[in-house]
Amino acid sequence: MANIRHIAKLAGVSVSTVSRVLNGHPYVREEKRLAVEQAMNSLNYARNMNAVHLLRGRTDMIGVMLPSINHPYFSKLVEGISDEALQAGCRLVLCQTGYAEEEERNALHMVKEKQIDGLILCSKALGWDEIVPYAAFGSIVACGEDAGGLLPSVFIDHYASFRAGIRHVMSKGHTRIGLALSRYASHSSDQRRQAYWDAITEIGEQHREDWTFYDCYGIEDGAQVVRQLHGMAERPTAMLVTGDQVAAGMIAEAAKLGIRVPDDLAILGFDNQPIAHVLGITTIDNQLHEMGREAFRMLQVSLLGEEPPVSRVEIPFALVERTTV
Amino acid sequence: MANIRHIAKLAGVSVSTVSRVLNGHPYVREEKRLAVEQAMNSLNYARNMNAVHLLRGRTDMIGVMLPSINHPYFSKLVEGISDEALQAGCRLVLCQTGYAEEEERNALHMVKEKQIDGLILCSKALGWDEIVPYAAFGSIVACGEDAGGLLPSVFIDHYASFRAGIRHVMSKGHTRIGLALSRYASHSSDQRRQAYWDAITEIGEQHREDWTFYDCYGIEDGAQVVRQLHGMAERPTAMLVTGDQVAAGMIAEAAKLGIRVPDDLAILGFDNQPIAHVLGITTIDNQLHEMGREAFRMLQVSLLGEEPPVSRVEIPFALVERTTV
DNA sequence: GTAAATTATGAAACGCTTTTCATGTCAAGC
DNA sequence: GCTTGACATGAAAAGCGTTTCATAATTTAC
Repeated sequence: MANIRHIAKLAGVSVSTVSRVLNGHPYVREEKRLAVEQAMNSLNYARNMNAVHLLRGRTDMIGVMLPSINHPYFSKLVEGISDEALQAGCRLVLCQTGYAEEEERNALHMVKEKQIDGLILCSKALGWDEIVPYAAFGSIVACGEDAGGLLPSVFIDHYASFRAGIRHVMSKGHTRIGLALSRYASHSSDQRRQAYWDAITEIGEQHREDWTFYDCYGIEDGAQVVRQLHGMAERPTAMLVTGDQVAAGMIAEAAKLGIRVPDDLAILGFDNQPIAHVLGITTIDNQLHEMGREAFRMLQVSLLGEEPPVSRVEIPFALVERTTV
Repeated sequence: MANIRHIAKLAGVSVSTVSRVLNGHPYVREEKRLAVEQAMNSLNYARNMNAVHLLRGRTDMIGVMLPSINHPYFSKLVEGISDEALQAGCRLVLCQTGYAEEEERNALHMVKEKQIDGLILCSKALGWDEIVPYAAFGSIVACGEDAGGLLPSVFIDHYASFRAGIRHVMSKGHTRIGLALSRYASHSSDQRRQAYWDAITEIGEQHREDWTFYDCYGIEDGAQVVRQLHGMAERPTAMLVTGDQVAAGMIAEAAKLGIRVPDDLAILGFDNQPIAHVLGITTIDNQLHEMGREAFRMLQVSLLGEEPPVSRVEIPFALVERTTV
């Protein structure tokens, strides 16, 4: 493999000159520039970026931590991040963790080891206390959840969005309301539970633990929820469902079981994914694409160094009324 | 930032010894090992992987080239690749190209510049002639399409799968059949067109250019197709649709327009995505997850060097009969 | 015509770790 | 008591491009 020294020798110049040509610096005589370019061509030269990275102390790559890329929530988010990164000449390294803490640590370690300049956390299992120290080695930003002033964050106010969702559901006359959430132990689930409890309490109802389902991510999980509901003596008349995929699964299963949506069971989804569009699911749009873009922008300013008091950007949400509530 | 020399000095040993500790080599006296470990802790040391990469000439990262991650076809594929990569201790660098040739070249360039050890091509616009030379600098494997012996490939026999699809559609009595494809100029579209033409010719029908739609990727594209069909005097009674997202869009739009599926219009999807499950779309399962895994495995053996005569693995497909044909 | 400013170029240092080679110590074996 | 082999350790080179510093060659300015 040709290196810069080979080129220098072949072109009859010093490595400095080759480097200057490589980087488009001025102060290289046309005649030498040509000689260098010719040498590079004839040896089919490409510089070794690892040397550049070592020298610069920067790789122009950032990591994206998420449990799984094969979920529309995350792939939409990543697309947003990627779009913005592309413009900045920055590459994305996928860190699929499946919420395994060791994998999350590995991803964080990459910034300490300078493999990546920063990391965007799309969802995580680790506590902030274990994450924050890594911010000393690169920029780490939270995306989709507020890191509470510990790290720059782009997020949705899950409490408010859930309240808005419940308000809408209640406006249709529902008082018996259930929930399908993702992980039990996550900040967003906390907020959502709280919003649910507060709203339910306000109308003088009891919140029902048996109407609260966890670990709902995909279509199959939604189907499972409906099956369980079907077997209950007392059932909710409406469900708030985090993720349109899950809502879609519920709708499909409901159809099989002869449960009419929204008459027997109203369903409110979240994220406004394409599937919600097709199935006419009433949902809350979280502008995931924009959130991803903003996360990257935030990381970028954080990379520049002089950080102001840890920025926090809230992405607005919007109810998209269709036919399932 | 602490480096290995600082550690050596603080621990009172040579850098060689520190390196040995770092890499778990034997032949380090317990006492020195402890001193080194203590020094590393107190300086909060982590090695600079860029130096390691430079030295090794390898980064344990590979690129994944695709037009957009926000499409279930690709995110499923990437998940498969990622699962296998994780086991091999290899990271994935996302190369979203949007089919822009310059972006594709950039991705290829990364392997020449040793930023990545290899590249998996999930879909591309560039011709093989421009791609193949880069295989000299790292492993490049084609995933989803056969590179015709030029590169290791994992692929589906699109001709056969389309023939199987058409056979199924015809078995339900359809003779007036249309097509919704993705890019006009792609190997898979060529194969599919050919399968369609051959099948249509066999039953003595004419293939209809006006029933062939291109650039169909998402739900909205499917809706568009149905709208166009709706305005036609002569319509097909069945459509073969590459991608369940597109099929889903068609079904949703058909419902709006009062077109009954499958009675007025039969729809056969491809890929067996979750959305096909929910909507009961008859589809052809291409085992994308497995295809991704196989692609990585292939890249890995190719990385080992002694390549046998360019491996080619065909992934079998299977008809999943549901309710839309 | 000379001082000052530009333009050009190369040597050497730097960034950081791994690996090879040489050297040295110590215990086992005969 | 001396040779082997195993165990330990450090110096130095290698991997490769960028940048600083010093020097040299030209121009420009007055």
